[in-house]
Formats: sequence, structure tokens, C-alpha cells
Amino acid sequence: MARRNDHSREQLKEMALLASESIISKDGVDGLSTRKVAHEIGYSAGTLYQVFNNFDDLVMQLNSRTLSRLQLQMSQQQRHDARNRLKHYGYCYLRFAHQQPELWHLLFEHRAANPEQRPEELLNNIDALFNLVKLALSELKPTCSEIDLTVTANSLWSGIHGIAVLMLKGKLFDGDLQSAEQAVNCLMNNFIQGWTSQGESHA
Amino acid sequence: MARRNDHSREQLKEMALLASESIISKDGVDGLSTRKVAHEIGYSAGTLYQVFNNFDDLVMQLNSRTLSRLQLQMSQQQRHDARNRLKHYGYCYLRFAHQQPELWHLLFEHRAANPEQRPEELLNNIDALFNLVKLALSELKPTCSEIDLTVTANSLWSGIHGIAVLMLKGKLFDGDLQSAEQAVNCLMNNFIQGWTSQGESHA
DNA sequence: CTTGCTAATTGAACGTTGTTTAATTATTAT
DNA sequence: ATAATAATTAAACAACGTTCAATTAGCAAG
Repeated sequence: MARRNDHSREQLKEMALLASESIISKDGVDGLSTRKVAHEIGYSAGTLYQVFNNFDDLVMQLNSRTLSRLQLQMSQQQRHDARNRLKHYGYCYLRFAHQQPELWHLLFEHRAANPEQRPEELLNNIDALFNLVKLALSELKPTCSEIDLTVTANSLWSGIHGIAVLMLKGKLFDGDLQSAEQAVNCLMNNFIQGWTSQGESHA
Repeated sequence: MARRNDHSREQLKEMALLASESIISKDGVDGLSTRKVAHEIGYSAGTLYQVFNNFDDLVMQLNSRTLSRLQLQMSQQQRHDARNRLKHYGYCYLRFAHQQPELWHLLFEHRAANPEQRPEELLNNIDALFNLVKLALSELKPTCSEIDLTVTANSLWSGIHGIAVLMLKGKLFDGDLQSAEQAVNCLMNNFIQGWTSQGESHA
């Protein structure tokens, strides 16, 4: 029996999340289980429920970490003009999905039994990510209204997301990063070209 | 014990697939299980393994049906010009995802334990679907090379797919069909506008 | 230093899941 | 009618998330 003051709650949570990431990197998302995590950190499965509400809660907190790491990567290297920054975002997104396919899958494709318990932090991180895109778009068309900007950012970024999804699914692009990057390039170029060459009617 | 000649293999498979769809419509994708399907058709779980290799095989055959239904809906109503036909495809795709979210989710987000056993039929249906898009694109730019056409179709359709994914995830577009359609419209308009207004350098 | 209280930790249990297999039962062939 | 065959089942297995009574460790008071 692990002694009571061996680790604080915070430490326990941190250990569990680290162990989860390690397990996922070894056995994939489907190999993650409460018993494995508990065993890895030298506790029993029940103890995890002192730190997490349930398994989905653990996943959500994992996702929070993953998303903030993604956000960090994307927000670096802001030196380019808006057009190239958008491309940079797309490549970052794609590269992250390619390098951490299991964590990415958990982040975007995990179905919580109780979806409404998504932590505030995760939602905020998603918003922050979208705001990067909106900001770049607004530089490309300063006269654009806020609502049009939102629709445009949603549409464009959904496209990038779709490419990442299908890359990981291995169906399109042969699961190949390079050909997926080609698709991002194609989508970005054509979309931005179309968007900047016409009025706001097509927002 | 159900008697041996009550149903042929074909009938058994058909019953199981129908029962699966019924269960999914009631309890969702996560409510689907071998025991439920077996109980619904009046057999025991073991009997299913005479007709399916395993649970993933059942899912794959379900997906084949789902995909061919989607393909049917999309290939109808071909009367429009290429541009509007592409939009029609996008709306069809989106509407299907919205009307049958559980089946759609199973089709595109189910992770088979053994991914390489995907049935020929499913792959063919996916190809057929993509060829619809490529054909419409080729009408928009008859001089376009086959390889550019492929990249462009992949990019555009990945975008549509991404919108559908995020619509169902309920994160963007408020899970709302109408605002997702707006995104499809935005993506299609800008992409096509951009693609047709420039040479093949951006394929 | 011992005793008693509190709270962390555990192990076993429950109800699931997909899957396998020995035993049973229904059908067919002789 | 009997023997061979094949379909069907019930039970078992391992693993899952989750709960909870029992145990044990830590701390405070006497």
C-alpha cells in the first residue's frame, strides 16, 4: 500500500497523466486503461477516482495538455505575413497530428459518455486557436465584418481539420505527411485567393 | 434453440445488420454489442461468428451499407452544372451526417482493431464518391491534369469532410445544420473561385 | 508511547464488453 | 432407425470502468 503522504493530489494527478501519455505512446489510445495507469504509478485503480471523476475526466485533462501543446507550437514563429502565417498554422496542425497521432485522435475523436462535462480550459484553448486564424484573416481583408470573419475562419479551419483527419485515417494521402501538406497548400491557396479576390458576398 | 434451417446464412447476416441499425438508432453507436444484436434476432452471440469474422467485420459491413446509401443520395439529381453539382454533393454529405449522425460516426470514426481487413466494397464506394467530385472539377477546368485533379478533389472534399466532422462534434456551428451549410457554401465558393481564377500552379 | 480518529488506499465485486470452445441439439444421409 | 454432420448454445475467459466495504497509514490527543 502506497503511503498516504508519498504524493500530494497534484503529484498524483501529474503522475497519472504522464503515465497515460507513456501508455498511449506504447499501446495506443485503445491500450489506455485505469488499471494500467494505476499499475504504472504504483497505486490501485480505485485511487485514481480521488483525482479524476471518471475515465473520461482523465481523458479530458489529457486533451487539455495536448491542446495547449498544439497551441504553443502554432503560436510560435509569428514573423510572417498573414498569408504565410495561415499556411504555417495549417502545417503546424498537420505536423502535430502526424507526430502525435494517438494523442491527436484522443483529442478530437474521443467520445465522452457525458459530453457536457468538458473542462473550461479545453474550450478556451480551442477558442484561442481559432482566434489566431481569425486574426490572420482579418489582416488579409481588414474591412471584413466580425461575423463574416468567423464564418470564414470556421470554414477554412474545418478544411484543414478534415485533411488532418483523413491523413490519419490513412485513406487519403496514403497517410503521408507530404501529400497532406500538399493538400493544405492547395486548400489554402485556392481559398485565400478566392476570398481575397471578391467582395464579402461569399463569406 | 433456433432451428438450423430457420434462416440461411444470407438471411442471418441481413437480420443482424438490420438489428444493428435498429440498435444504433435507439442506443447510439456505443450501445451496439454482439449480445444485443444476437438477442434482437433470436440467436445467441456465438452464432454471429458464423456470419462475421468478428465485431469489426460486422461494423465494416454496416459501413458498406451506409456508404452506398450516401453514395446513392449524392449521385442523384445530377442535372445541375458542375459548380452547383459540387455544392449539391457537399450539402448531401452534410445532410446525411446530420440525419444519421451515429451511422456516419461509425463510418468515419470507427477504429478497427485490424484496419487492413477493410472490405473491397467499402474502398470501391469511397473511390466512386471521389470520382464524382473529380468529374465535376474536371468540367470546371477541362485542361487540368489528372494528378492536379486528384489533389484538388482531395483537398476540397477533405474540407467538406472536416465541416461535417466538426458539425457533429457540436463544437463549431453549434452542431447546427444550417450554419454548417453556410460553411460549405463559403468553402466551396472561395475554393472554386480561387481554383478557376488561376493556372494550374496552385493545384 | 499509546490510543483513537480520520482519511487514503486497496482488493474484491459488479456488470459490461468481444471472443472461444466444449457440449448439446437439430438436420441430413445411410 | 441409426449414424454422421453441422448449427447453436451456454459457459467460460480476460479485460474494461466503476463502486464500496474493509484495511491500513498518518496524525492528534492524552
